[in-house]
Amino acid sequence: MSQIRILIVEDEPLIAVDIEQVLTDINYEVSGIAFTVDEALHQLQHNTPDAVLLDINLDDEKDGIYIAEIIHQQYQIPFIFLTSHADRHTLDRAKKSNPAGYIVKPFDEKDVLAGLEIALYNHAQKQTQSQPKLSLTNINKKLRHPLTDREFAVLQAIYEGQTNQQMANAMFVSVNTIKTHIANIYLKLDVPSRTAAIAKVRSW
Amino acid sequence: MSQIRILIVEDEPLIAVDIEQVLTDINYEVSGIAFTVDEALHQLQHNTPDAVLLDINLDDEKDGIYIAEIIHQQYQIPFIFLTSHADRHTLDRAKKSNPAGYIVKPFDEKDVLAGLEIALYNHAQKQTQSQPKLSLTNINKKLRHPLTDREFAVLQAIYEGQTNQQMANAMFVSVNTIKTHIANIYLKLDVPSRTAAIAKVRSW
DNA sequence: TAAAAAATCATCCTTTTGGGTGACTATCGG
DNA sequence: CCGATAGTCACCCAAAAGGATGATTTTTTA
Repeated sequence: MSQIRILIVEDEPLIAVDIEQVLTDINYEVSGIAFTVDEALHQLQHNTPDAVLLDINLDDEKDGIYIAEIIHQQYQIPFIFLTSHADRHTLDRAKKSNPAGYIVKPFDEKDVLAGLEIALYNHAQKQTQSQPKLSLTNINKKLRHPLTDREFAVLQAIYEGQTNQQMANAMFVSVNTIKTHIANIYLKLDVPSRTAAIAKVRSW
Repeated sequence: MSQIRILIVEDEPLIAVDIEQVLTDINYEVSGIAFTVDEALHQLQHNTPDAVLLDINLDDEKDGIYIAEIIHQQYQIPFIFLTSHADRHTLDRAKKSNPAGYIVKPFDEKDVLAGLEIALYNHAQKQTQSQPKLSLTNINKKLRHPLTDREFAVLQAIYEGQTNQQMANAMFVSVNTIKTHIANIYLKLDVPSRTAAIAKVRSW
């Protein structure tokens, strides 16, 4: 497995080099160091890293959050903020840019390692849970009349896009049985269709 | 709006009181302090807080991650780890328990504030994004034949559980038009049904 | 062990979707 | 001005899904 390549965006050279040292020590590869917004954007485009460490308070008219927004919109890679004196307004903007994590300055080697690992892990989680599974307990928590195991299995299958016939085959029962389960699901969820059911439980 | 109530789980009294001071200073309410796992569980059940600050390295045979797992499974509240000397194995377990955030010790007032705010915000985001919106650009990034604006609007409506007739009414066109759009969507997404379309784009 | 709940299947009928095809109009870029 | 693209609509037919009702068999549980 090849190394994870990280871009550091930090206008203070001493800190930047410091971080670079830490990262290479613990076996990450630093794809580049950008001291300005423009350098960062250039690096992103021409030498795309796997993750970005991003100083919020760049000494530039466009700050780190500006870069964050671009990363969020155009690239699919996680970025972690390095924050020091984040005022409330800056913090608000930062939060909305969907960062994978934060590391609060002043930080030592351990902080960077922990923050980075955790952020990367979380991001990976988000990416790989391509089929976010439904949870029976979570769903039933919200229902007066809880779903039975069988009904839940059917709901799962609906959620995954299966037809009634496919479910019947997979579960070794007749389509009529599936339809009965579905009718009961609709009653309990108070919806009129499979798509409505999906929309309703999606966030549960 | 009432104060956010926070439970502190920390076996070192000096640190615990320290954190309590910080939190009350910045207008959070500390619902309680637990020095042991049992105390923590008791507090959770009988005086349920809105969030938990959780020391990973409790001096107990059951550590903070044990509590984290219970919180994750039984309560819907966010928890933030206070970590100091997290070894790799502990870190691995911690990551899997789905924390809302981390704060690395030694921390000062600013760290706690920033970590807590961010964690709570992220958690709130997760909870409230009941209808995660689809993104045309994200979807088109993955398609050979990109969706048109109109097709995307229809896909959105499908995603929200609408019927063809409802869409037609809402968009002031005939059901036939909607059906044409849907047929084209299926071609481009390479799916045979609305539920399959939903399942396919859900994670995009 | 008797009652309740869950799972199974059927039948009839209606509505919604999906597939295929053709056509008209508006817009935009060369 | 022409061709490509997008948006609109129609008609036909087939397949899938939904609504209502009743019934039988397991399984659970009080």
